[in-house]
Amino acid sequence: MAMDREQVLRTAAALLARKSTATMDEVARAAGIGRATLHRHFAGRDALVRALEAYGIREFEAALDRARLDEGGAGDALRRLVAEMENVAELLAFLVTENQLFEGDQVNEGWARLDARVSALFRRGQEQGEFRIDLSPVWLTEALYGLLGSCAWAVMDGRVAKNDFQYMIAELLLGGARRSVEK
Amino acid sequence: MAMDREQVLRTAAALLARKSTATMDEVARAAGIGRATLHRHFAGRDALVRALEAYGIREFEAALDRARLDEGGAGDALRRLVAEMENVAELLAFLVTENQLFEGDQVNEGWARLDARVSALFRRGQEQGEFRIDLSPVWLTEALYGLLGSCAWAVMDGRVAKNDFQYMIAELLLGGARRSVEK
DNA sequence: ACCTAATGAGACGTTGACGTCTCATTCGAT
DNA sequence: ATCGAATGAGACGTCAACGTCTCATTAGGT
Repeated sequence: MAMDREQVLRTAAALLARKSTATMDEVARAAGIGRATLHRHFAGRDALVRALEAYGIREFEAALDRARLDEGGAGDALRRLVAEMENVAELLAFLVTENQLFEGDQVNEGWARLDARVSALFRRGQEQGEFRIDLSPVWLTEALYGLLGSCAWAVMDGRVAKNDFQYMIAELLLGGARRSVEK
Repeated sequence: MAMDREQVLRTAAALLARKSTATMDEVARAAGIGRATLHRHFAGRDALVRALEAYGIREFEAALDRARLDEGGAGDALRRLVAEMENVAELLAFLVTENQLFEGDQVNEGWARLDARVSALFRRGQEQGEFRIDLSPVWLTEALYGLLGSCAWAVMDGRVAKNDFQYMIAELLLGGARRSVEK
């Protein structure tokens, strides 16, 4: 009888990632609960999206913690981050395209904190001579988000194997498509 | 008095790329025409989106033609492609997220043709030893789309300078973030 | 077994965008 | 200058999703 709020958020995230215009009724049925119950826990669609945002930020932050970006080489740290973010990628792809979250004056400050942590990793890689300096940390951060979203979508559509997720993103982001002169 | 259909499509693309849920009324006003006139030329919202899809495919195809992907090194061809696609990036970013276009049984076959042309470029690069072979052409194609969209967004938000658009995408996609062993 | 709180199903009114229509106005060709 | 076609503004009905409410049912603790 007790509604598992966490579980509802996860189901909603999975559904909305595929169909961002899904109805409250569809969200409720996907979660196996009634529409009334959904409304009892999330005042409305806005509240649901906000809750998903908070959930996504929380999960993203947890992934950052687990990846221990300060330890070891920046490249390896990035690989760990990609691995830890695989499960959040779909949700983040949805949230990023939900411009409703970024137009009001009530923009969740969590995003800035997350961006800063990711950017710091790229900056560290540059300062330690591991990453090139002609690509700004801000752009590398955006590129990481973009690749995570693209790959999540490609996996959902069956164009990329789920097992290749981490490798495809990390390798492309680190080494690019060009063959290295030296291995 | 004559409505410039092409111009309307361009304005609609620019608006919908930023706010994909924009109203028909907002689209009309952005284009400087009345809502009634908009409806006279596009039977409804679906028709408008379909017209945008056709327009995007047309522009994308023209960019592919201009880039002459068969000529010269694959890396240089990719650079030309990125350059030619800069103006279509926003529209494509919108179309790709418009899942309405890809769920019915009436999926425009143009996408497959475009994907094939881009994939062929990556495959050529691999066969000629210029690109690495552990990243599939399909994934590289998806990654290109993702980076184009991310960078277009970053430019709109002012996080990346418009002048850096081509360089950031082409360099990241070709060389990655890691410093090359040899220049 | 009882009691309380939560749930599911559904009815109901509201709202916003849609699509259609009318009519006066304006553009542009002749 | 004239005439026909296209436009803008707005009114109107429709419809889907929303948010609220009620009520019977069920779950779970005591």
